[in-house]
Amino acid sequence: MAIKIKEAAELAGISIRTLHHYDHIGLLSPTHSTESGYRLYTDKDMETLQQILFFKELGFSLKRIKEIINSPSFDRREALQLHRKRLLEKRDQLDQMIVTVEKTIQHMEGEIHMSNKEKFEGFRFDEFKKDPYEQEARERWGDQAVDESKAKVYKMSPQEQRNFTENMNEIYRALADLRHTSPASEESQKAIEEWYRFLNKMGSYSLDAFKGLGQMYVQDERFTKNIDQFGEGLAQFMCEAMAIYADNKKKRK
Amino acid sequence: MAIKIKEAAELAGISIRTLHHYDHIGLLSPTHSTESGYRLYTDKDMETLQQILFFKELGFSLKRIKEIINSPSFDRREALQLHRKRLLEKRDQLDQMIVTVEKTIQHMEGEIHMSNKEKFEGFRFDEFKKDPYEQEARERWGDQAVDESKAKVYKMSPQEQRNFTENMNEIYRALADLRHTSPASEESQKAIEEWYRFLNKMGSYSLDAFKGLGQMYVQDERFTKNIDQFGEGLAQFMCEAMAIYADNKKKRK
DNA sequence: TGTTGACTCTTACGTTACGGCAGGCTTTAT
DNA sequence: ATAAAGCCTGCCGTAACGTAAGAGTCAACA
Repeated sequence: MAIKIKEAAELAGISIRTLHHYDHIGLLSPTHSTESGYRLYTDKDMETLQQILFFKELGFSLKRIKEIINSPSFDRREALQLHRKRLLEKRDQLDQMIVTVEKTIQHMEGEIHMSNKEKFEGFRFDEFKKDPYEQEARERWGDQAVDESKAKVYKMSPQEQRNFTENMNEIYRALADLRHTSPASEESQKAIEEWYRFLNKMGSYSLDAFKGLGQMYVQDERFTKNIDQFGEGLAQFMCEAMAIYADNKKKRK
Repeated sequence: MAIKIKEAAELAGISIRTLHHYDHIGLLSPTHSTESGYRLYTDKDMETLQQILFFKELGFSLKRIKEIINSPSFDRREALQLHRKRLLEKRDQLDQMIVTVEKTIQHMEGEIHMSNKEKFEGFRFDEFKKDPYEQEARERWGDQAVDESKAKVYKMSPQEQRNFTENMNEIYRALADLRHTSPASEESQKAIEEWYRFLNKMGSYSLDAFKGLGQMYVQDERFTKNIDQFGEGLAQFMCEAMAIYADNKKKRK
């Protein structure tokens, strides 16, 4: 009933070295072994291993897992709650880092990359300022989001505004190149994610709002026209890609 | 013009050992040193150190930082873009882990912690099902969010439903205890964050929607009544705390 | 001038979760 | 019997330092 180390490793999908390691630190020592010292893993050992791997997936350290496995009196719930807190903190840190990186990129682009514009003149920034759709946007996304978004725009320096436009256009161009491919493809979805993140720099868009925005691209021909300047059919393509993106993201949560 | 290691460390807010380490790995070797071997850091060294610490904050490895610092031809922009991608991936992983942990906690609570209920009978789950506010919710949050939320509820097993109610009540109780303190305090904000995360398990609430929901607690007396069962003034308190939470979160993004 | 105390130096082990050898048995297959 | 496959126990390397240990240096005070 007992299997040797290679089989155990293959069953669990880990390396032999890892099993050696777990034995070494006393996390999982197989119950039996041959006279010659070969490790023999029983079914029970394998069950324990599954437990270990489960907690490992949750990001627990081997030390903590050892505590959890070895003492049945150990409060798993409390451990999980605490662990959750730590994960949330880590995520906040990561979010902070991402924002800073993005800001740095924008800053660098502002100082270096300001020559080859004017290629795509449509959808310029000034039009965004005297936004004819403002009233409608207010109704759809709420006053606060709109005000917030506008405040950010007005606070930008001319340099920043140029960057903003350029960034936006770059995304449109990338999407235009993809508009004859599948909106569900990995590549399309990555491009759409860029767009989602770009919008979220301005205000806060929920996934639902994002999806709704995409529908507006098709329903309101003022939008359609503007967007299709970058390539015919782009609005339709974006609408589909945005819906798919929003649905997928929500499923995963 | 040159300073010794202790002063350099204090200026930069790092440890002496860290500077030793950076010297050791060739990341930052001070330009001068005394005959007796004391390291002497010039202003230029300190500038370089600032650069190093900046990239470190962004989560770059010292190895990468060394490449960036040492070769001016190194493409910083590309490095930043790549780094950003990695951070996004990490964040997705973390999100996954958080969801799994939360699911595990719920599952465990279902198996163990199902005795001491009935203490707080108000706001039961059945009422949530034949939700009298559904129509209103549809108008406010959009059809999709509502349908999604309801679908999740119906899919739950009875056991899960009980858990759901209990979790919700637990959060209300915690908030009720705090309702006479400041809604902006760290403690209150943590409790409100729990509430935000709880709601986001059901559907997807943007921060604006969250804030709006808080206002509804006060404006619509049907909500106010239900919530105040847990303690008078709780609805008002939650409304304030939710607004503060939403505003703070958005500032940080 | 001797001594004390603050400061500095190098060396080196500890941390996390293994990967990747090397050198040497044991088992299995031909 | 002999080769091939499988197994064993070390031991070094990784990232970014923390934490001593043992020893030399510098400035000030008696």
